[in-house]
Amino acid sequence: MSLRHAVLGLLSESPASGYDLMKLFNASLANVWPATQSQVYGELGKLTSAGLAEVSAHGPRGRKEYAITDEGLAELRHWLAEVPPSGPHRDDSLLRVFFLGVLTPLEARTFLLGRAQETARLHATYRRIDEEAEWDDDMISVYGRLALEYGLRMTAAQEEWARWAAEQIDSVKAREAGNRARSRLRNGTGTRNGTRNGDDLTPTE
Amino acid sequence: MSLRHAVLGLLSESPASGYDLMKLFNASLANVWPATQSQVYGELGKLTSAGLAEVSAHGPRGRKEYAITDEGLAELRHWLAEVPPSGPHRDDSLLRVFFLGVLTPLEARTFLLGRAQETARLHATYRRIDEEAEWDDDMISVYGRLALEYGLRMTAAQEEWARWAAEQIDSVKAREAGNRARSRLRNGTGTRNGTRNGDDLTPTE
DNA sequence: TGAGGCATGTAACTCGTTACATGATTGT
DNA sequence: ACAATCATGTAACGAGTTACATGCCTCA
Repeated sequence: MSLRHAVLGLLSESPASGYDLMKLFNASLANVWPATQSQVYGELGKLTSAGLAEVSAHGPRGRKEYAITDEGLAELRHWLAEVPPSGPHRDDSLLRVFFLGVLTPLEARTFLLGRAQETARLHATYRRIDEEAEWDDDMISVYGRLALEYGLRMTAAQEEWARWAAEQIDSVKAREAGNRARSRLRNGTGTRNGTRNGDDLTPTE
Repeated sequence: MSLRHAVLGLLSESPASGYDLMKLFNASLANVWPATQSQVYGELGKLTSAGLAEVSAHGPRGRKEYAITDEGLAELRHWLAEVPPSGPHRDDSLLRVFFLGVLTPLEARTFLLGRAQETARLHATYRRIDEEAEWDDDMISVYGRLALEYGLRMTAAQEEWARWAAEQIDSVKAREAGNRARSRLRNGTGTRNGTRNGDDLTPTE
């Protein structure tokens, strides 16, 4: 349940209304922990009931400004320092890779090159942000920079992987063409063996 | 809604019961698209109603073996080749990085080194799998290998990043110590400026 | 005076998690 | 006979998404 901690984290920087928080989510956490308006308002309510945040001011248009409480800050620190983060989960693109065998090699190759392009696009956007931002020495700048660098490195590695993977398909296509030719000489039928193997990729968590 | 496609993908390799599918999920997709038993049984029901899968055989203990239909295979191909994959979403560890400022630099550094260790552990597990598997030229081996290589590259990059990030904190700590010293000479008080900046990291999707 | 932005909330739905419940078969 | 494994399902809950509903300010 990390939406809670995302909200607490933002509130730890400064008090904010639900509306403000939505802007912050869209501006700074969109790629890391997206949230919808109804989630944010709901969470603010729960946070208040739990004593982790409180209404610190009332404004125009029914605006309610929330501030983190001492208890909330303690919870945030506890989460950061003592709760083990959960590993990576659910990668749509990678899931597809497992089943690329149902496509033709050409289609599979196209898919992978599409991935390469998409990650390259993302990488470029991150680089632009990096160049345009003025990085200070304050905490937000330091840690924001760290997160951005993570994005830069991951997108770079993903693009490289996707290009490499596309090449692998080419070389397998070539090898298979060879096998088919040799196979015809021996059997008269094409390659079609039912050997099962590999496929697993699990560190038994 | 990719659970559907994960199930279709597994069924495309061979018919299976819900029980079999659970084993496959745990064995080969645990790190990519985990699923629970109740989800799998539920999805098999929906898939059957939708005509994308069908019960192909009945066994002992009420076993029902499901097979993918032509329509299901078409849907799988369509998803693979034509539906654009959604970008990366919700990274617990990275979310924490944004808020590391509420911890002491030492605690933050400890967190990052912990991440480095954890990704290194995962990397080692993947490498072991890679070495122990016998990779053939069949589709499952080829694409399984691709996915594994992805895991290897990502964990490697993550570990490098985490170590780099930990170092950054050290160098900022040093710089800050300097600033504090200089600051004392000028003001008499410690550093405490409210400048907001950076923090954003969003390619306006 | 009207458009655009500020501001909060609810309802209905899907997806995912945990726990419970039950029973049949197989091998020792 | 009894333990392990095969095998299927349901219920309750929490998290996330989409759409709707409403109204107040401010500035041009």
